[in-house]
Amino acid sequence: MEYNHKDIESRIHKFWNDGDIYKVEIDSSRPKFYVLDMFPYPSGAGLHVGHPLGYIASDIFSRYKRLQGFNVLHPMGFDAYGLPAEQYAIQTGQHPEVTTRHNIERYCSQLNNIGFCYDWSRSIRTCDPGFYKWTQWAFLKMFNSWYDRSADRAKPIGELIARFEEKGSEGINAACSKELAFSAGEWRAMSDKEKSDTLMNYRLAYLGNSMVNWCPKLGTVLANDEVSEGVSVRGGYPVEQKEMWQWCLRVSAYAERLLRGLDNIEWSDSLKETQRNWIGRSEGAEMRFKIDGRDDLELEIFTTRADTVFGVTFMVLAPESKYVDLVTTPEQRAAVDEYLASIRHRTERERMIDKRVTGVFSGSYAINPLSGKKVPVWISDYVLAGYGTGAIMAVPAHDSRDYAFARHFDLPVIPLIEGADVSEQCFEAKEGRMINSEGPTLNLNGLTVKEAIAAAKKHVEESGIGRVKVNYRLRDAIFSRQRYWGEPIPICYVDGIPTAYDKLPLELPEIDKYLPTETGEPPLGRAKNWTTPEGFPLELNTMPGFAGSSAYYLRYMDPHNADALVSKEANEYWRSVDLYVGGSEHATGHLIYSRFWNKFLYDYGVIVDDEPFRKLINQGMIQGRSNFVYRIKDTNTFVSAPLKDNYDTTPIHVDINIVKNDILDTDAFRAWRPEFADAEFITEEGKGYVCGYAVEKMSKSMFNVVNPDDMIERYGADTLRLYEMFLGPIEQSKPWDTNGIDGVFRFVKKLWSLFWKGDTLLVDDSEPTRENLKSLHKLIKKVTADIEAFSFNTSVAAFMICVNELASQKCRSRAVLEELLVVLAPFAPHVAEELWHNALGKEGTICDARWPEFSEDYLKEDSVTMAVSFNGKARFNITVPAGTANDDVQAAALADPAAAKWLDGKTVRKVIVVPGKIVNIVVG
RNA sequence: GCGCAUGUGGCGUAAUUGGUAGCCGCGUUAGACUUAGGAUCUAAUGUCUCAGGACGUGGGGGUUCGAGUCCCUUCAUGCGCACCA
Repeated sequence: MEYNHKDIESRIHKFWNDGDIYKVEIDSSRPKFYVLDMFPYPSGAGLHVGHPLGYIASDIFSRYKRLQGFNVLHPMGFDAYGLPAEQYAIQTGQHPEVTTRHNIERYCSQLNNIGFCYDWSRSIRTCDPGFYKWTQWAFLKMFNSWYDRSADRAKPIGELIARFEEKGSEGINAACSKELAFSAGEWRAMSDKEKSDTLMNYRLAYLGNSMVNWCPKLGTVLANDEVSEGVSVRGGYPVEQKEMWQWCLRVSAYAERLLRGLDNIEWSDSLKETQRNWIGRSEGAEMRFKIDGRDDLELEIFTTRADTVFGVTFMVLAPESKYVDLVTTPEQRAAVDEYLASIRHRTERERMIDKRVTGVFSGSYAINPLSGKKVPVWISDYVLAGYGTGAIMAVPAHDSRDYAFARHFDLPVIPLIEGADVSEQCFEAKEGRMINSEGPTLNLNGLTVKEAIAAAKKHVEESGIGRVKVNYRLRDAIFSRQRYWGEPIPICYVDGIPTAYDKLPLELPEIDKYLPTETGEPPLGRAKNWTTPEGFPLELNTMPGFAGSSAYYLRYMDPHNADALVSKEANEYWRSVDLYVGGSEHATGHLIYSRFWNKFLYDYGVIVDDEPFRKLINQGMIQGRSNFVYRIKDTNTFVSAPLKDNYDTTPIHVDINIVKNDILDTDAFRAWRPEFADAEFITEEGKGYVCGYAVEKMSKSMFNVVNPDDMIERYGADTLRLYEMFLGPIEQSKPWDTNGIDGVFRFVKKLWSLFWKGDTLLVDDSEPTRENLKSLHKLIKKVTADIEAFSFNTSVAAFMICVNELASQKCRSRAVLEELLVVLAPFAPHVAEELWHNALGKEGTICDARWPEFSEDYLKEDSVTMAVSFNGKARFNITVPAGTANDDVQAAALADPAAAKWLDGKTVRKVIVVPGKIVNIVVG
């Protein structure tokens, strides 16, 4: 029998399917293991060879765990809502559901070709009403919740209402948009609308009026993680800041828990660091500064450097700050208005790029609460409205931005740290001793910066001029999108009051066109009868992309449950994801939202683990490797890469399918496109045309896309799987290069020929030799350790070595080959399964075999070879029987003839023997 | 600017975690075979070399009998955050 991957793979796929080999059920007699891939958005382009990298790794791990006796949950589904299908619908009128279904079918077939062990019966799609019912359900649960900071958990909004009824806002420590204070009487006197507005201030899913990222080109708002450098991540369209009423999730309430949770999960340091940055915790103090001559008005500011308060020489307000109007004096009104107008037309992007110092004096003065000094209040856009209180105390001596502002407007600079020279630049280091820091109630002089920060914070709190405060950069997530292809938000408006609509699922209605209405309402405004049965209008916005992906891992545990997101039983068995594999581009999006969503459900006891993903592996991106030809300008003559610098050339992308090892198939090139039909080539004497190459994103336009289907057609799925792993460490990004795949293909064929020579079966029941067992157990040891460490590239190398050794040993032993196949099965499941049946005559599937234990006995050496060095230089080897005592090793080394040369005329000072490793002889 | 990674042959990478740097594969070179292939096999392949060796893990310094690995410093690349007070 020849190795014929096509026959084998189609037969094995049928065998797996017919036998429901990968169906998983709760089985309390076995330990569980949950391996999850980040589910894909099914794009129209299909999978390229880079996409399955992480899937292959997780599949290997799943199969390995199963062989070890774990009950492994390894599902796959589709993140089906998204912009591309909707953009396509706008252009063609094709319903996004149709596009999405087609794309999913294509994805499924491509994934199945690779031979993953998914339990497809548990598959989910975020656009199925049976799935998004639970997305909507969670949203309503958030709508009906507030965050009690004292208990540090979410609680039903009903409890908050009951407390308002009883005592008003007194004693409530809640996460909220703004601090409110009212009595029980005031609460009771409120109208329904006023009560609704008040509660919005506390709900975890709330309608808020805030500055949002508005993308006019996409016609929707975007979350912070969907915007990068002032343009949309999808499409790269400009994004503006705009104040709009939007549904938001109070993610900020969970900032501290999201931060702390990172300490208990196995994620890479860089990813944790990215999340820590994104959450952006800073400890400081909020302080109030009185405005001179205005008893009714205080500025509240946030600072992390309370110790520098004696160096405040001015105050600055963000242009959007609510204080601006209040502090502007009549004399300054015109100047302030002019300034506000001048910055209003500047976009966020322009403000980021152009860091000109601008600002205007408000006319008012604030009084430093510690020194009593009067300082001017300015307005400038270098202060952000969205962070802290939108107002700062400026300490130019020790903050570079304040320093630049002070120099530009010629404001005083007071150094506060001994020896700091602030004549040319500010002094930002947090070291040294304080000077100039004495006021009527507090003296910081002589303290170190660290001591001063602590002392100042303590004083601020005790004297009542402010309080210690922790601020986070993490913003609440904007949760509405003015788009069609997303989950409807289950809210209706009863007399204008947003009210939960709890007949779920609230299904996405049909509309005639996937565009905003003529009156500028979102596409759902086109839906007929988009009201509750009672006639109340339903919300027109839909949910963002991250909604459906925030709890999908829970649904796989119990995907067909109509009564709950996940049953108690299923959740208590599967708990949370033990291994999650996916790209690091989700660090500040999906991976934050999921953790938030999970913690919220945890607060209500819906689930039992407070972190969704115990261990996370970020697979690297596989880039394309593009090839270029070099056309001499204004000709149809192409010059080989080594010679191109002698000519004035233009590089042109060339289809990598007509290039092999960077050598161009010139005939194929002429046939590729009509304009190249009469192309001429200049090459080095006697050599082919050499193409240049570059590592770029894999994309059609660069002609560098490699389709896994083509690879499987030519080499088989096992070779593709092995090769993707062989490419390098899983976390690293690397270019795809089809050239190397032949080596792996050769290995698979070599493996096959261990079992078959033509139609002759080579396997027999002979006793394994010691050599056979040593080769095998070396492999088992290596691969077991590698899989645990997620180091698959070195495993593939180990397979190659083992198969080479067994081949040269002419190993025929069934016992050895059987274990070899089991170890190989996670990597190359088709060929392993095939040989398991047809060469070894085994019943059932290799997936149910037992992972072999390795035995150190077989790995022991009879003798040990050690390197001997003199003063760490120049070496020779000595070989001694295993287990030789150190003194005997020394003696053997010193008696070796090669040692004589080095010892001649010198004395031995020291001999170092490390058992089994090396000997160094120090001579002098 | 702050933070996190990563620097090893022509290329992808490996190194039992401080013990003979370059495993495995690609590519290249030479040879064998031939049903002339995108096939298979064998051998060589870090650099220099006066053929004894010398030099080699981005650069410089240090610890050590011994450093790719640990420490200091510096350079380069990638990623994240960034007028966050």
